[in-house]
Amino acid sequence: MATIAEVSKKYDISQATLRYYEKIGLIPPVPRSKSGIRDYDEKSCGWIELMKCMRSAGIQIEALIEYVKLFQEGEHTAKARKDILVDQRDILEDKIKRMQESLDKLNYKIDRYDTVIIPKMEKRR
Amino acid sequence: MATIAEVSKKYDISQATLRYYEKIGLIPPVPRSKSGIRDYDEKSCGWIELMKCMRSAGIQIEALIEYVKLFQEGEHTAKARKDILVDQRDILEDKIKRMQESLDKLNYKIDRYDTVIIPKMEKRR
DNA sequence: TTATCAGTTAGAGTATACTCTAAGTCAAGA
DNA sequence: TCTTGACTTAGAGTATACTCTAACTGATAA
Repeated sequence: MATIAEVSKKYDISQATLRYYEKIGLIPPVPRSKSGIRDYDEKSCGWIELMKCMRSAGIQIEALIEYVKLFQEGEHTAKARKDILVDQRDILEDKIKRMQESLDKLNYKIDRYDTVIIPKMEKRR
Repeated sequence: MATIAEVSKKYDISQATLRYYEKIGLIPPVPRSKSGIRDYDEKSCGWIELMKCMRSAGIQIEALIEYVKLFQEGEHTAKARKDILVDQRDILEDKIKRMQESLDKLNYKIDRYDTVIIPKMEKRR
């Protein structure tokens, strides 16, 4: 049981973003005190942790919202939920592959600056 | 020497995006025919290829524009250019690491659907 | 010569994902 | 009681990266 301030600090996500995530359904509704103030429990924190991880990997909010929606509809949506995860896994694998290619290209270019371009420039002085 | 239509097709980048990239300086100015029509040469195509790769890895346009700007200022900017590449390489490495973590988490969850959640649900029928 | 078609521009519009603002509520300490 | 400070909401604003629109030009085929 934690306040929005505590959760915001713990996960380094702004309070505005935490409210936004709840509003759009990226996480299920957070329990509230009698006066309407958010009181995050274990489950809510688990969702936040998951979404922080997924979002930091660039997984689209849209797909994650669908996942949460299905989750709240109950057990019988398990297969559909798994399908979403598989789709996103494939997309992510692809992205990582492309990024690895760019990383290789960057490293190649950096090496050329070190071994060719900068030495040549220095010699000319 | 190629038209914008050919280059657009070759790299699967819309003509609008090619013009946009040139306008904001993500690629150096493309040679023009006497009537002002773009006539892409080897160099221009090389820049497009590079930027397609960098952008598909999510490298910020801002940093790439700075790189192109320095490149056009001449040889003496080599060190500054290399610094940009190194910064972006470090950012990219970090991103790949985070994405790999998310990928692992996704695969773990998918496995749980296959081995626990879905079988449990099927048994209950 | 006229229409068609690919090209040109500036600038407005869109999608995604926040981020901020204004106006208000509620509980606790001075 | 008053004020302070953390919380609430709806809705407007922002950043990034395109994407589209309108209006125009210039070369070529009928």
